[in-house]
Amino acid sequence: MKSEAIPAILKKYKLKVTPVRIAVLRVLIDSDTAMSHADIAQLLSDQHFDKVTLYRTLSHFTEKGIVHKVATEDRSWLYAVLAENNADIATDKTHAHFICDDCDKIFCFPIDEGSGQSVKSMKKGFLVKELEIRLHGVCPSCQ
Amino acid sequence: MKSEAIPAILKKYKLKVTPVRIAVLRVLIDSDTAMSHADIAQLLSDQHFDKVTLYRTLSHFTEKGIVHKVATEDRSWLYAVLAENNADIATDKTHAHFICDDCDKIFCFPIDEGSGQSVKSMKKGFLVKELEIRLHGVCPSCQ
DNA sequence: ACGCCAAATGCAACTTAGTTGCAATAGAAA
DNA sequence: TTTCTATTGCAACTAAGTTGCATTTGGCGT
Ligand SMILES: [Mn+2]
Ligand SMILES: [Mn+2]
Ligand SMILES: [Zn+2]
Ligand SMILES: [Zn+2]
Repeated sequence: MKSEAIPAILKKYKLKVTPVRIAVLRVLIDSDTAMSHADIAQLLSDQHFDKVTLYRTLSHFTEKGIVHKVATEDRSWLYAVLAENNADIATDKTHAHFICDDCDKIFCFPIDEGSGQSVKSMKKGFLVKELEIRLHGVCPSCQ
Repeated sequence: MKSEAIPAILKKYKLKVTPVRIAVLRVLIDSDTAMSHADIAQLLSDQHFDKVTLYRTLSHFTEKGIVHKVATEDRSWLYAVLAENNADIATDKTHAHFICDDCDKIFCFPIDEGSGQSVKSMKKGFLVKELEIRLHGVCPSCQ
């Protein structure tokens, strides 16, 4: 992704263009997996952004729909950009998360519309609005 | 469920029969939704069990497979008995979780074997071992 | 029934991801 | 350039869950 594209995304979502936002969004766009606050802080440690600023940046991105977050098994959050902000990563409103039980990385996958439908109409009286599929297993790098 | 059945379940899983274990397992079996540590502590507050003991009880139950736990959106765990320990609640290794966005309750549902299969074989190179489906929406009581 | 011992319990201190309040700073619109 | 509001940095805080350790107890062998 061209570096001038990142300020353009921030402007599109009515967010002020600041150094921390540019840096965090670039990191997320360049990653092929979902990332934690700690992952991002580690990668950007030379720029010594405050941890609270990073948390708030991730919250803003999530509220605006630039990224989405996934709860992990160890009580933390992972963040990944949504498809429209990175053509390389295929994500969508309804998609699957593959969780590698070896390296704990989480990958976002698209799923075809139909595959969720059978599940959605399963139980009478429950109004289903969104569907998330979680796959546990071993990722390619860990096999 | 008959009250003498609970010690029998504990014995079946090679756990010593203690007051806290009987109480916690009864609460979980009687519940129609998954419960948090705080939920359980609240219900058993008159018996003033230590909070660490409750945490360890839930860990033991999970390790033995009497219950399973589900990560919530707010960094906590919910616990629910597995099917074999309560015929009234239908759960299985592969099943769905319905999360009510109003009351935050989580319900366990069985899913038919087939519905997951299409998803499992989706991405080349990823070895899928387990499947969890999460449905977000509104439960019957909240509509 | 009695004694033994590993397992279970209670308590205090600790860990850690994430939050809150507030004063100082800096985008960006005018 | 000025102004105003959103953003940032820092310190203190919250809350779920964990760890260490001394005390107690369930269940087994006798
Ligand atoms: Mn995703
Ligand atoms: Mn379940
Ligand atoms: Zn892996
Ligand atoms: Zn509800």
